[in-house]
Amino acid sequence: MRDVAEAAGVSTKTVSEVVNGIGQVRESTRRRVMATIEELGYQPNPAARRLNSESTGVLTLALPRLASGLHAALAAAVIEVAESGGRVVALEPTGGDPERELEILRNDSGVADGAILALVALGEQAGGAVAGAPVVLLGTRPLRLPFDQVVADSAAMTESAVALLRSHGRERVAILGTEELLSPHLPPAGAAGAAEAAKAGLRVAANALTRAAGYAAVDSLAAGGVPFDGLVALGDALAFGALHALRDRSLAVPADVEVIGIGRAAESAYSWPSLSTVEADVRDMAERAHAWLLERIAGETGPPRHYDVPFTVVERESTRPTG
Amino acid sequence: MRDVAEAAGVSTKTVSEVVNGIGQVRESTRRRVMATIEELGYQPNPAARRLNSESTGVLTLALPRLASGLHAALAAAVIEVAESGGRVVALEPTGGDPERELEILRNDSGVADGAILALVALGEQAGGAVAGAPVVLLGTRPLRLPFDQVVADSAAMTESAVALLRSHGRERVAILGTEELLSPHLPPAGAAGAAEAAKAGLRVAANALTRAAGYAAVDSLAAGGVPFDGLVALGDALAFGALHALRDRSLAVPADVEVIGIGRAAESAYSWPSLSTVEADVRDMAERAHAWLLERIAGETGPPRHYDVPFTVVERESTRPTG
DNA sequence: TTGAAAGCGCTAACAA
DNA sequence: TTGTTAGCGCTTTCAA
Repeated sequence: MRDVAEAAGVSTKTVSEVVNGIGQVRESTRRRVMATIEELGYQPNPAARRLNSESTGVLTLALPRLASGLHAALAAAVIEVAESGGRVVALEPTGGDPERELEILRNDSGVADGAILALVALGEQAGGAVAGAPVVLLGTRPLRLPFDQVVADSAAMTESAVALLRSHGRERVAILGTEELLSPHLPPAGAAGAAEAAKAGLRVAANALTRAAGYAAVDSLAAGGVPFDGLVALGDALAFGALHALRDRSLAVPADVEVIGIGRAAESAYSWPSLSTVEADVRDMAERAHAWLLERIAGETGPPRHYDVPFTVVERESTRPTG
Repeated sequence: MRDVAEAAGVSTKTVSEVVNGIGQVRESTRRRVMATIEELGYQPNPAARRLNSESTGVLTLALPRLASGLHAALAAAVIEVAESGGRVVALEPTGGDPERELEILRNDSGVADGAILALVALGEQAGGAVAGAPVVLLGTRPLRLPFDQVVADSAAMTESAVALLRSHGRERVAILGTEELLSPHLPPAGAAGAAEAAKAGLRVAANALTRAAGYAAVDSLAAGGVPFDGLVALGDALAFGALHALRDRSLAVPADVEVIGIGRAAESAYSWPSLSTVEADVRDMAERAHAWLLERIAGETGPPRHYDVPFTVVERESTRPTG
């Protein structure tokens, strides 16, 4: 920058102002400086720039893993949004490890101005942890935590899915998820009544959010003799595993069992049969989370906010009423 | 840091040395400083640290998109490797846009010390561009470009796939890919002979690396009346589209047509039928690319290097010989 | 083995 | 409208 200033015959301050497009610089001066910058191929040093501002220009995006259509889409959206704001996104696959999630929360590395964090392992017990930098949470259900939260409400999405299957005349709709995801759908402890008990039998817990777990869970459900004619899978991976299991058990989709996933379109359109889904608006999530994070970084101190992401039901072959 | 120095009764230099584990510091002093650091919860400011070193600690990883199992896996691997080296990875989905690829090559943003770049749109014409920072290329075939290249050789992988199908007695193996990917498999222009001509009919060009394009290409191949009993799809997305198309055309897999993809395991195991694949060692790619990039950043100036990534053939249902 | 002090490249008061 | 100058938090000579 000094070189530029000297070559253009101005002070570094003027160069700085031109580069940042601030201050009152005479047009002729600006042009001269611009030309010199061009000529010398000058590029501002981001580190130096940040030394003053106390900020690094880096946002952390922490997700359990990238090998999930939903998360990949989310990551792409966040990156795009952040980039248009001139910020760099450091992706951090946590693998669903609570330790890693805590590290992000505390901003152990210290390299980020703030983080967008999809909490999976950590629940409300994370409340004890003190965030080392502003944090916005991404989740599938609201948590009682002192952070802004952008929620693609799994319970509400599941309800829509169930409602769709019911409208197709399916009475015995099983719900497949992990324990955690399932909890909002379980009848309250001690609830009486045969209907409730029967429903409970249709809640299938997979031990992970993977295709293999989805396969295993549905396989044993089918083996168990509890009849079902509808299946809602909380996650694409589970849904694909489920489709596979149903096929191996010679249960036709959608004739015998209609299947719908809570997840992501792109993944689903080319399975066989193509999978109906309930999809959250990923772009909207990214924008909201990003906007809130920037506000917090800028010093906003209001109470934790909460945003429900809109979603859509997309019908494909797996729920197309036969006939 | 000044605070720590004062509190510990030493100079900032000593603190700096302790933090970085360099220099000759007496054990007792080191301990005292460590304790003070702990006590004050001091964290070094990365921006300031970089001011001296002229480096930003950021590596760019540019991939066409994240919504591909292979690329997601690659990204995860690179991030992990880079992180263990204390560096942050800025992910840059280029969407296969040549403009974006050029920007990365030139390091327009100036925020990265170097880039790992999966070139898709830009070919050898990129040779004219001057890299703004060290670059390592990731690709499916070697390019005549003055950059280090880590290549998961699509041609070699395809040959292995074809060999497998042949060993199952399949004589008419179609190859599905984009024009670009297909080019190494086309008979040389003007080659004579009926055999060659027939082979040419079994090269199917999809107009994009998507499931939809794979579907369309295989659909019209099947419609075209050219018989085939084996199919190699250059990419998971194409393979899934192909499976779908074959099903719709009532061609049984693997009985009528054996199918194998060049791609990524995780995606493939739960399709139906599960897809056999030829898989490059993603972790190996990441490590090699990262290592070379760091060497270049450190000033290594040798001639462009070239590394062939090892790969494995994984058999699943789609190529299991019937019987 | 340690300290003092000079920058790294930039921004921002304060002056002119 | 522009220049001077003092830092931002750290690393690193040069001395002690």
